Amino acid sequence: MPVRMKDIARDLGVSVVTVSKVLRNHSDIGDETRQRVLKRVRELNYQPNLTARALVTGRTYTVGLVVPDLVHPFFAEVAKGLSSILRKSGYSLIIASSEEDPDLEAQEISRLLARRLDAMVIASAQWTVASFRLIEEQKTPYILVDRRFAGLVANFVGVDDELVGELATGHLIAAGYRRIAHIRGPEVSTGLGRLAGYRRALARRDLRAPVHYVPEAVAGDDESEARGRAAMQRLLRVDPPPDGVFCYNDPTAVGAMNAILEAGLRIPEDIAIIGCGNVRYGASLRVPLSSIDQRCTVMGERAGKLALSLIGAKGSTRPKSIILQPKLVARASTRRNAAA
Amino acid sequence: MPVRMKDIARDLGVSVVTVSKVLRNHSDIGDETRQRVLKRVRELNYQPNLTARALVTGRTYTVGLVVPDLVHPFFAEVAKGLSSILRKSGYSLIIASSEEDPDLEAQEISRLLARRLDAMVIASAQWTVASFRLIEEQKTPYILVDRRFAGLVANFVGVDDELVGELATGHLIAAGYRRIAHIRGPEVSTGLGRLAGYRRALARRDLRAPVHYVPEAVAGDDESEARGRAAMQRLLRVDPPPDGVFCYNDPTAVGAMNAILEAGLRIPEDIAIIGCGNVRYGASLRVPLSSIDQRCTVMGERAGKLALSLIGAKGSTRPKSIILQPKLVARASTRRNAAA
DNA sequence: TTGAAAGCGGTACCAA
DNA sequence: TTGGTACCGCTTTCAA
Repeated sequence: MPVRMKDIARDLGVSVVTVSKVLRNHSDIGDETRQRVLKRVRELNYQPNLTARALVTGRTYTVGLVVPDLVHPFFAEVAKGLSSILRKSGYSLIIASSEEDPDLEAQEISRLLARRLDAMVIASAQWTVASFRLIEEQKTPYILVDRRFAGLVANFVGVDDELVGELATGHLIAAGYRRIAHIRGPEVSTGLGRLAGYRRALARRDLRAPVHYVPEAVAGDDESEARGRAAMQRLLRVDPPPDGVFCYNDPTAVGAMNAILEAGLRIPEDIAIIGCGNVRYGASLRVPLSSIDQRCTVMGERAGKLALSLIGAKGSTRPKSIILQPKLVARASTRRNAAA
Repeated sequence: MPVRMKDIARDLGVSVVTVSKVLRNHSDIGDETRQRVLKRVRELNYQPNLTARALVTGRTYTVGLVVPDLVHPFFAEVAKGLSSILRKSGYSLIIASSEEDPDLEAQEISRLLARRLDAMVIASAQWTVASFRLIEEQKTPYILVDRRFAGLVANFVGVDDELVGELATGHLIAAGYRRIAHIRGPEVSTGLGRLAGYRRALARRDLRAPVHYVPEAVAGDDESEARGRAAMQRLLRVDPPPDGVFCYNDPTAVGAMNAILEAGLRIPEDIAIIGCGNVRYGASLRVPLSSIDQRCTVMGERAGKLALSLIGAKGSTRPKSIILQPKLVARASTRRNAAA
């Protein structure tokens, strides 16, 4: 039903090839012909069928993004940054959410593969690299964001998670807190890196964390607030309880914060809280939340630029790592007033 | 470079047609042949090229979603609901963000049109219906979500915005507030509807709002918090200032809340605040925020189901409106303790 | 049960 | 400068 090149060609008495060339600004078309074609194109609101074009050129002008949770502000910001870059080059973004489920993610990846995307950007919730081998087989360029894999040499855009952990923990120490706990994330690069940074910061100041000081809050999904709350409740029962807590991410920190306030304790006088991600409403929370900014929008933008360059590159290029520097954002939740 | 049917056919000494039929579970293929084909398909990790398939079937198995702002939790939730429904039927979701810019939106819509999507879901930031006429021309089924247009008969999924305004305002009145202001949104169906509901609720109780009680905060984007704050600052200078404020949406309410607290006033003792949207962290804000739940995830799900049914339908069907019932969620920001 | 031929809407190449 | 022809990877139709 939509208009085709053939229709325009017939109307004008020229060939389909001529129309095609005009639309792609080929130089070797007479000016008069060109004008006639353009006029008719406008009259009919003609839109070239990108599906057909993709079939012959092998380029779909589409990039895929796979995230664990679309509503998590962190991934939403990444998506925004990515899409803003891609749009400028005529690319569209196809988004799949894995809901933090590795199997679902694998399934979505193979569905996207069938669409012959020009590139894929993945914040993975998986534990194995099988999906990535599949992508490599198809020669689709892909970029990991946020989370990376030990055994996988791949393009990557993210922060230095160990530094994240160090910054957060170091900040608590500098603010005078000593019994510092860490509500840790899942055993992926982000969770492990932040945990390592936490340990390193403590070690550097000769502080130790009792084993109960590192409860786990499984990551990033809808329920991370609930999990943060539960983890904090466990911490409050430890003797002595911590006086400062570094949380894996902001949603977890929000949950932990609520648990503390519900227990009748004060933030930051009794317990300080710092999160990670610096999400949009962090400054408006019950106690404005200190956090480590991961520059998520920039992360998306850099991933977008990298994707475009990979698509443009002829052969396979050496995988590139872009590591952004995290930044401390101190707010009231760690601001102990002269106490300590 | 990826495996094609032709490769499998050649390897097995059968025709491409046979392979194609096996993959689509056609009944008229011998069992032995079928098994051989499936085996080879597995061995090679064959993925049918959906681009090619789309060209001949006219079905892309892709739905487009256009939103003003991906990071706005409201639209993120809609996207999530939509994608969860589509995934189950093998559809993918292509997302475009208009950044609240009508021109950008029009441009994105026409780009999506070129991709021959099976359906589109749009939360529009436009003022005119030109884009929708274009979509209709191409016979692509489309659904408006959240915002609708006066002069446009189209499929729609959203809430009853007038009821939203009435619920919010009525709740403030019932809680004992009398000088009720409304920080209004843009002049689109949502903003106008909520404003009308606000007026109607006041009228019903014989209350009137001075003209200065209805400042505008332009909607939904990154800056709505800043705009909410600015609008609230204006309200604080009115004499007498309002004692209750119904805000167009939650981000605006967060801004207003911050302005009130910064001015040294208390919520809800001096001024009550109610928003709309019931976003994820509303309960964890400086003062837990009362809001009107718009059931955004459900909105996305219903839009998804409607999209699938439109795609399945043969001819054009009569446009359908799905109106969800908004629900009051009362929290501390409107809970005046025995006062009034 | 199987497959040859045509064609979906474009683009690439080369000859006119 | 213009256009004929082949073909991208798959499905559809119809004959064998």
